[in-house]
Amino acid sequence: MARPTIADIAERAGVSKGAVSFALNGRPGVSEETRRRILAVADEMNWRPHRAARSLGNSRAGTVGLILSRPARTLGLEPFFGQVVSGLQAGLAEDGTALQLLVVEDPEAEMAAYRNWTAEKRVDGFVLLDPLIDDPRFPALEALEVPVMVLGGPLPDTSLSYSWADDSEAMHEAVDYLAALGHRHVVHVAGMPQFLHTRRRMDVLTEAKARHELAEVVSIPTDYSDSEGAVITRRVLSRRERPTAIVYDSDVMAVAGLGVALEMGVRVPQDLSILSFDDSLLARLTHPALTALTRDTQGWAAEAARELLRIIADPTLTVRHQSSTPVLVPRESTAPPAGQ
Amino acid sequence: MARPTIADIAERAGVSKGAVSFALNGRPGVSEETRRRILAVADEMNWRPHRAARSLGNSRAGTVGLILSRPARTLGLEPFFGQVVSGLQAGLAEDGTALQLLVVEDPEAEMAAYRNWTAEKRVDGFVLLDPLIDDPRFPALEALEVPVMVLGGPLPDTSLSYSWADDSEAMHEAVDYLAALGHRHVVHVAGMPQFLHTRRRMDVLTEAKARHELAEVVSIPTDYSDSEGAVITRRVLSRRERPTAIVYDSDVMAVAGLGVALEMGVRVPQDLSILSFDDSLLARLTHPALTALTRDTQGWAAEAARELLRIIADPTLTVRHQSSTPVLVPRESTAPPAGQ
DNA sequence: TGGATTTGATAAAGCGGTTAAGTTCGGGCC
DNA sequence: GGCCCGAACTTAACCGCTTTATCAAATCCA
Repeated sequence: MARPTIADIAERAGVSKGAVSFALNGRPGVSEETRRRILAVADEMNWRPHRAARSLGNSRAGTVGLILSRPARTLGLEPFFGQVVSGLQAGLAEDGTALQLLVVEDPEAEMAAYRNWTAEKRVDGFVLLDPLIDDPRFPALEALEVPVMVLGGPLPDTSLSYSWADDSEAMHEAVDYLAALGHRHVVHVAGMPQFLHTRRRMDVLTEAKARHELAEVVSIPTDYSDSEGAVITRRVLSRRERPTAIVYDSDVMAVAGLGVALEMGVRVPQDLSILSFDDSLLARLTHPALTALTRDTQGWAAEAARELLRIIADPTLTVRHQSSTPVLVPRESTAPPAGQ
Repeated sequence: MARPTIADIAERAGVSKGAVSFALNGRPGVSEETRRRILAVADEMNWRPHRAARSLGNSRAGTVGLILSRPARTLGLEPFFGQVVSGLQAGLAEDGTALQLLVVEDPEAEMAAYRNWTAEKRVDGFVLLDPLIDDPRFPALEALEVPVMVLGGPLPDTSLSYSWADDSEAMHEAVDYLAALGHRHVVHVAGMPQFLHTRRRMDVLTEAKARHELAEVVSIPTDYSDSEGAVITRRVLSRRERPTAIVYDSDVMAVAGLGVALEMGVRVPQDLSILSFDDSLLARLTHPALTALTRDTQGWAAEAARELLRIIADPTLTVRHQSSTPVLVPRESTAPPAGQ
């Protein structure tokens, strides 16, 4: 038997298509008795609404888009993405809304995808990752007048909604901790400098130098790759006056850095403390296990997804949501510096 | 200005809606000159087809589904998923087809999702991962008469299409290599026993025992988690007669196992060789770097996606596609056993 | 009792495309 | 010149569901 349509149900129940639609969508216009009868028939025929037909009618796609312009291979590497995706999923699923994922090569393709998907009414809104300083995506999306939820922030000059975790506060915690252990020479192997959160973390570090009277504090931007993480680590560990602690902006780089330390005979944590700004299985699998700033990425994404659904329901809404601040989890990779 | 429709284009170009549709879809029925004029107008008005409208017309959703029933957190851990997702993406994108991803808690929910998405015409087909022995999904999907591409195989008793890599051959290569190095006591920390490929790998091992006259060969099934990988490793390394080599079915388990070895003072590769059946950044980041069976997961997934598109275009098709066999990449974690 | 409301349902018009079935018209053929 | 044919378009139905306008019957109120 072919897919049943509301026309089939209407015929079988002896009512009109309209009545069936009212009944199935729980809106007034049919008596309780008729509604029950229609629902029974629909259930019996195993009816499901046709997605496209419904979209065409009420102009809701029932889908939100997530477009990533990092190189495709990164997807498999950074545990972060998987967490975000499954979190969004969970948040959207409550509503029957689906997540559509696209991985593109460059920012231009990303922008084109926003335009196309919006024009095609393929999605009802977007989730944005990794906000940049002066992010060109923001004005473009504002112009498209499409619901958007940015994961990250706070964003000063935009009408877009965002959900952020307090990176600055977390970085404070990390630096305070290292300072308390007695570290005075700290290197920060940062992420991409155009990322807003990278900038924020770097700022905290600069400020911390004065506050804690540290001898040396440097932030070195990278592309997040394990290889750059390794190269930078090798470089700073080769200097005459080497740092006693390194903070990495991602677990992948932290693990790569740990490898370099081992390779160079630098003992962790005796000679060098390592702290990762990202937590994941990766950070726990190494030896020594990495001290890390941990957070509930999945929960964060789920919450953001729910907010996005609210915005889609009422596009006049602007949401500024703050999720919990990352928490420092001390493990085996940090200790007081040797001289202490 | 609101979204332009083909009716707007038709009016502006002074032709009928039908003519516009013909022109835009590159099908006969309009002269070259008219076609050009229509395309120019469409372009000028910045027209894009409405996704839902198109689907409703030609009954194609323009989307394929990937439903995973592993626990959500696994998504972020196994690099494999990211690779598969971006590979599928790439393969589908050529056609403008989107990938819809769903992460569910259990196999029941997975089956329900197949039924619902098919009934809602939400997708044109599905990609299946991790085929099981006597997989209940196969008959269910056959009954739904929906295009399916299974990543894995070969599958003996099904009409579904699949794309497989020769795991047996790869496992042969791994065992031959270890035997050639002089190992006689080999433990295989396997994946979930209900997975078809787990079974296949285990079979090869059993057979290899006789072929190479190995003293001991055991496969121990696990749930793929790092913790089980660690537990099993601890157990086998605690035995009176410990193995000189361990083959892990995933890189996550291999890394966890390596950790246990270090923790127990078992030197790798001097006292123990470690070989991972999965390759990824993870395997390369550790020290020593792990010898692994590597393959182009992304390419494999992309190829499978293309085949799925062919099946969607012609549902009578059944595809049996074989991708390249995983290749052994020797790194630092394997060596002849100490006694040699 | 009769007009005004309310209730429960129907019919029909979209939504934005695709497509089968016409309609015109110019040209080739006998 | 009449006939037929294919090319180039147009018309209109249709995909499955939503929604508005309409309507008949029941209910209410004075």
